[in-house]
Amino acid sequence: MTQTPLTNPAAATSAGAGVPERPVLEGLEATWAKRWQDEGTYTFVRPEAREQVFSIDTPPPTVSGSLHVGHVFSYTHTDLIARYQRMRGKHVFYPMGWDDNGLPTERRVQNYYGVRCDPSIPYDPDFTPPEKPDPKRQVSISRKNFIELCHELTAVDEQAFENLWRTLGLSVDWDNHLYATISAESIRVSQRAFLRNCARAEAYLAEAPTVWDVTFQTAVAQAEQEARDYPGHYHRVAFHRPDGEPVYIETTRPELLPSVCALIAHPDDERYAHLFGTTVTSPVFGVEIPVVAHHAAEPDKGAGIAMCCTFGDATDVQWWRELQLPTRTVIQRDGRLAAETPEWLVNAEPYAELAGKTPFSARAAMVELLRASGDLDGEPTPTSRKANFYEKGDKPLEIVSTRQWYIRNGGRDEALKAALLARGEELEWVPDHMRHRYANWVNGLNGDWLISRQRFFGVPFPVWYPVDADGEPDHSRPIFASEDALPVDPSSETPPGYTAEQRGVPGGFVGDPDIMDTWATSSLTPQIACRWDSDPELWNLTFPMDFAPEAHDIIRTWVFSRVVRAHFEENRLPWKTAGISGFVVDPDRKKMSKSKGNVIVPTEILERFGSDAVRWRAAMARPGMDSPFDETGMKVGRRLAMKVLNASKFILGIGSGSDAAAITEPADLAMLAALRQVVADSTAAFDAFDYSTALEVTEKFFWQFCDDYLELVKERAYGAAGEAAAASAQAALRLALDVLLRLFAPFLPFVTEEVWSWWREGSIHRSTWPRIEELPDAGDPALLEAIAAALVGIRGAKSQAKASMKTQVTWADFAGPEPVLSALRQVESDLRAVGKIIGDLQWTESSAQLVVDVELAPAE
RNA sequence: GGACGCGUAGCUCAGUUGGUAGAGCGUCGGCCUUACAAGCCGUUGGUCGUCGGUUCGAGUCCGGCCGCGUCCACCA
Repeated sequence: MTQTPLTNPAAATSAGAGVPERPVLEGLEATWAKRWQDEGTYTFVRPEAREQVFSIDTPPPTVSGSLHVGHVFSYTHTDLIARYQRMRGKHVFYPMGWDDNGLPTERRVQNYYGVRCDPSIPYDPDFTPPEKPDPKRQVSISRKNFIELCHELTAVDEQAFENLWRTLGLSVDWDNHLYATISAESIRVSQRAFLRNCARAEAYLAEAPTVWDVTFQTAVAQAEQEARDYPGHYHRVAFHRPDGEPVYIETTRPELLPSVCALIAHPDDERYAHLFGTTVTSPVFGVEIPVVAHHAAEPDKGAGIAMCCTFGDATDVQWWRELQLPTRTVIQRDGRLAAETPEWLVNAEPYAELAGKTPFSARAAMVELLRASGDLDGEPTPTSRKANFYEKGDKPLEIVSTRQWYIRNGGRDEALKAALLARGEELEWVPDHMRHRYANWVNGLNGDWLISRQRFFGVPFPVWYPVDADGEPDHSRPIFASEDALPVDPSSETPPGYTAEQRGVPGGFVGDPDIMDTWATSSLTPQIACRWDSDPELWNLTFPMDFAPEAHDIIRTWVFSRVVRAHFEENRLPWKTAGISGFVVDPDRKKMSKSKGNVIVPTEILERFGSDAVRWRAAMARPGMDSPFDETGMKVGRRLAMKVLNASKFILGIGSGSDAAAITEPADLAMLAALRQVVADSTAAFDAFDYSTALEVTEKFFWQFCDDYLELVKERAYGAAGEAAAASAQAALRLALDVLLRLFAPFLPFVTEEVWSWWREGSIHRSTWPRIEELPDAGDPALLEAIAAALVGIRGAKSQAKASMKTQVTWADFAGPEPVLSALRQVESDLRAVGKIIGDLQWTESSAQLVVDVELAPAE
């Protein structure tokens, strides 16, 4: 292997543009984003050894959504780390991905074009979407047409996202390491990992009660559910013992009465002890059901005795499973009650009132039936309960029995759960306390990870099923695709050993109709980005990755799912460190959300304040900390960027002396010694992923550098104290600027690159991070403090006298401790220059802090 | 109900092993000082949520409360 240069050989920014008359921030983003693109500034060049690489598992944003300020902040946090590592000499592997598969994209396509997918319709090659989409009357189109529109729209969305990220200055390797979760490569990786999970029995197919969204008509995973307040009513309903004696239960879902299969109370509940082992009949339908005891019944809830239906909630599923109750499903996949009358109903006629209705209408009808039969005790009383919703849905989730693919995640296996919890402990978290969220989630899992979705735009399962002599698919004998045939689409391709004509016929086969949930693929972003199955050299250089940045809301989804997949496939963590960003919240500390209408559009913010300013503000939000949106912060960042521009212009315009050996003046050496400490502090902070502190120490120094040191040496630098003294100042200024620009470069990539181009070769972002060895250590940092105190004294006196700072001082007395005074005597001529002291100086030793007494010349 | 985090100046936040409270923004008062008026100088402002404990000494350590936030659980 040949020696690999650290910098991309193609990267050669032309220098010598010179210092402009009046530097401005406007336009820097466009200029430099283009230059970086043209010159491949951020191209990943493969080194020889893994240790030379810093690899980042960038979160692939959902392109069907919109980016908000929170994204801008958290992606900036990642870029700060990337730029720092690059300057430290690492070959930074910084890919970008687009999460474009799955339901979110389908939903956007449906709304954007006014269409819906109907797999039964044939492909229309000439289809064009309606000019004005009508959300009420969506046009039905074929699966293939639908998927074409998905690809069409995601391409547009992805370009907009890329433009925004380039404007923000993300140092991503766009040309070589951009991936999409729906690409053929991603599908191949996803299918391959799935097949291996199947081979090791980590994935399996099962028919089971499944949490189901009736709007999208698909199964939903635990991680995609959220509890919301949902208004309802308690209905007190009578069941009857054989002697006619009523047994009252309370329910919020009377429409499920046709599904009831048992009444259940706690074994210790004396109120119902005498009923255990007996039967009651259900109201209206007259079905005989048992009364049984189970510890999951809660005596203080409702009436203390519950009706178990298949299925009203997760407890029903538990009872049904553990007590081996019959399955009496009435809720269908579309959320409506079955049109046919269930055969187990003894009194069947009343069911006609419910057949085919939504739960909402069926509930009202059921209440009427109960009223008529006299089994409703009192009136329904309003209650607000929590119901689980699909996070993108607006109807409560139902539970229906369906056949689905699962990946084990420890939710039903204590040993696996313990192993995955141990992975969470093994991982380095920034900030550290975020590890609790991971553990909290894993400990709360109550089932395996459901990955199949009854949708269209996504990764198909590489699976077929044999069709038996009766024409029924045999799900117990899935036919798996071979790895070398991937990616595969079982709906158009044929399993090994079959011909296309055998599709769907007895003795033939059918393809698995489902797709994988998007998380089943994005759980493999390390495998996709590092090209697990196609580029062993890259894989070995980049995996396991160094850094996984994300916001804290996806610890339960993305972080966990990637740990699961890497645990199974590699028996190790997918990355060393997880860095968690907080949210940008609105000024009232509420989460921003579209529904609240408090979302800030990032393009406008970037336009108004400039990317460097927004990045500065983002960098002030420490890892894991939520940060309220405030324009003031952006203004402060912009001020800093302006200051860098102006101070640089000044320093570079003052002379060209840059001989480090010429730096001999005490003030110059003191300033550089202090800067040494800044370099050390900033570096240590960055190494701990604490970008905020890295910025803070640099910025604090920089402002003092501008306001005190620059003022102090200004006249000397111009030559007022002779050539040697001027050369010392000029060289110190240039050296300091050189270091400061590099310290700021990760935060303010545009303005630092602009200034760098005035006098340096190449891109600052390909230069090396400052080392303390670059700076002389002969100076005394305490001198800088003494100077600052002296300046406060002199300036304070002038300010108090409401005099201009250029007012001359005819006499000055410095009173303070001896070390301070002797320090100041070293820079007497600089002090005289900055203070316009023309008269006598007096030094008075005292034990107190420095006090400066001055006499001002009368105003002219 | 459980877990985690946070209560420090009007606002946003620092405060590393316990040793006299800090910054930025804001307020107020000044200054056209030839890099910058989108600048500069100065000034104001806090019984560190609360009660108790440990200690010579607590913003910092321990415990109890109160408030805020996030996630999870709670669907009869």
